[in-house]
Amino acid sequence: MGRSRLPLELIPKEKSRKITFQKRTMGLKKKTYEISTLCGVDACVIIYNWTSDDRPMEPIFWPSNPEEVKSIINRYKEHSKEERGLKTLDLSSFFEERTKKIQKEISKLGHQGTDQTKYPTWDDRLNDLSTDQLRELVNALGNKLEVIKSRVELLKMSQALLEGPASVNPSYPNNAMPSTQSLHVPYMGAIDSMSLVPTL
Amino acid sequence: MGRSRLPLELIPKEKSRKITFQKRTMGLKKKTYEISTLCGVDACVIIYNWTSDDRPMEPIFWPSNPEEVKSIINRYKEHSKEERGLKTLDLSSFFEERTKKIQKEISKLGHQGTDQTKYPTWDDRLNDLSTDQLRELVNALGNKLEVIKSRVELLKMSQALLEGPASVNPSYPNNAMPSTQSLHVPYMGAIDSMSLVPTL
DNA sequence: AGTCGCCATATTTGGTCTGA
DNA sequence: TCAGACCAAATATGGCGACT
Repeated sequence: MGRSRLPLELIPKEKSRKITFQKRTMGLKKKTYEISTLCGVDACVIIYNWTSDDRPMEPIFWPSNPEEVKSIINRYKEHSKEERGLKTLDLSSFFEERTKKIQKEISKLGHQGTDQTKYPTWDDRLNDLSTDQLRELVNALGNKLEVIKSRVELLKMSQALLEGPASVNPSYPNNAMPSTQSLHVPYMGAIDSMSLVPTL
Repeated sequence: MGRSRLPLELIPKEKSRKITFQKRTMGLKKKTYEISTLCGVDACVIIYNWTSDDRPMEPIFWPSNPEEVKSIINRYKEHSKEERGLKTLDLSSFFEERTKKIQKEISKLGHQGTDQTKYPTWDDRLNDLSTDQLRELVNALGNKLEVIKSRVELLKMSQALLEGPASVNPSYPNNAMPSTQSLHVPYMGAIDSMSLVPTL
């Protein structure tokens, strides 16, 4: 009885784990409250639990006012942003480099697509879209890619029909368009593999 | 001696406060670590201290990896955002309706793109991407669209060259591909107007 | 299943002491 | 002064049982 020594690993029994979670959640919130009042500092905790069927749940947090939490995490983000800028490579420059590479790929096609001003590599408006809007947009873009792909297929077919069995695109003799992989787009692999954007 | 009862208010003595802060910060981090491992949940703490001269200091946080912290606070933000949007229209049903519409549009093309199983309209993995990852992905998709567009241009040109001045695509006599607009993709207008995805 | 209390013990931590 | 180490009171919290 009393209390056995706790091994620091996932509590196996679902039930005990749940109870422990509740108790410790309370404790954690209390501690956070205490340090913030005793020491006059800003602090917050965020805890994510999972329902039994493994789907995400509402976050639990302190302070109870979401606005306060947001203000603190915003400060955190700002800070980490500054940090990163000092370090080696921040996101924007990462993008710049990546898109430069892409632009190069495009210019290899030898077309008008190389006009930098006409096709900006990044639009700040993207920063203002909500996460949901972004998801939606990704999905939409994926769908649009499908449509375009259909059209390319059509064109290839009719062209092949006219040209005979020769390769369709002189710029890409083996019919190997610059693939997603060659563009080095992070996370793109996942998207490709789920055939949202089937390879051309 | 021993320990006097602690009044839950700002500790007046600078020195004691500092000591207490250090001790309790350690405790808080430890507790956070414990709840996350014992219960298998994601959790983070962020604490902001102030230097003696009232200027902000580096945040103290757990997990020690800033990326993990970011991922958790991103999820937090997403959630609070969803909350707000939940009011009138359920998101998923909204998506369903939209993608259904798109599928209809695609099927109008009368091509192989209508294979539902081959081209899923929504992949749940999108739900797990952070906001930054989503932005990146949108940008990447936009760029990929450009590349593809270039290729379409190329094909159109070569085809037109072979066929003469006649319309390029028999399916679309006036050379009017289904535009973004006709797909009724929300926010797509903004993207188009910023010529990230110039009209075909 | 979920919640509450209880209680024995584990842990935390304010204050103090000690040694550079 | 500035860390640590130490100590004992104060807390936190596993496990259990009763109740719902």
